[in-house]
Amino acid sequence: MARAGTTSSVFNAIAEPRRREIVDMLAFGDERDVTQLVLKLGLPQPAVSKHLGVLRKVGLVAVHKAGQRRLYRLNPQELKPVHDWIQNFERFWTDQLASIKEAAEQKAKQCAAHDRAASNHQPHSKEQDHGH
Amino acid sequence: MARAGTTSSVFNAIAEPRRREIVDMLAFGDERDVTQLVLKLGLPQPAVSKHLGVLRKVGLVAVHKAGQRRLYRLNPQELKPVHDWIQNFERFWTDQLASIKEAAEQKAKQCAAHDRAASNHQPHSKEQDHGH
DNA sequence: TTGATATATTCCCATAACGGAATATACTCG
DNA sequence: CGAGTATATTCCGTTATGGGAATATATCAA
Repeated sequence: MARAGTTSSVFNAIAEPRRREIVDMLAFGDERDVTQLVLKLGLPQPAVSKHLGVLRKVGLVAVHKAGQRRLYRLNPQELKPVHDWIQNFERFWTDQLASIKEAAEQKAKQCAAHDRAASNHQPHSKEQDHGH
Repeated sequence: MARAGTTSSVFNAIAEPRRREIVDMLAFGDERDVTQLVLKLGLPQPAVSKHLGVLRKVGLVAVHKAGQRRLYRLNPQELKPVHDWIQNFERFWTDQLASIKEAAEQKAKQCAAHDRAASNHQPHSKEQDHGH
């Protein structure tokens, strides 16, 4: 089995930094035409059109014609699965208690490892917990 | 330029569903050895080890030896860039006003499209600028 | 119509993915 | 030591990428 295609999921689509830049540029709800994106990205126009094609296929952006321009707009709800997934880990950097607990558990493990490694040395009490 | 490597960023690393599953399995702070992950994922052991190698390279997981086992643990802080990025779009599904506004704008566009499609019926003035 | 502008599509190529299969390494036990 | 278990690494083949270059399509303008 080869690598999953960029259009196989939103996660794959946004793995590419240029495509995240495009998404960022549409984050204010503004519509932008391709030329504007080309100028901001500094990429050749065909490359930008191809990235937009990927974003279109996963539903992250929508287009509509306006004269000879194509106006792209963000479809933010398609980003929700990413949000929902990452949200499961938010506590690790949001919840003080959780992170303190994490750190404590980790320190406990490291100390255990140290003790084991240093058990042929002098078992000095290194338990100076600086707190916070 | 070819596709960016899976270890080029956390975004690329978590684009792969199996790797997200691994991350999920470590989300509770437990350490797991490779065999446990193999059993849960239903993948051959070498495949799992390779995925773990990717996660290691981007710093998403850390290992430490315990006898002949390798215990893997999550490094949640490495997920923060993803969280920070996606957070910029949270308002779209959190803020009621914003989503209502979005829906309204979209409906307006659809109506415009309808009007245009139906304009071969009655020659209506097509220059109805909705002023958005 | 002809020409110019805006965007998409196609072909090419170097790169690298992912899983399969086989093998290598590391540690434990007897 | 050798056998067995746990994990990592290497080689392979299929697949798809992303940009470059050239071209196709669509729309406007004169």
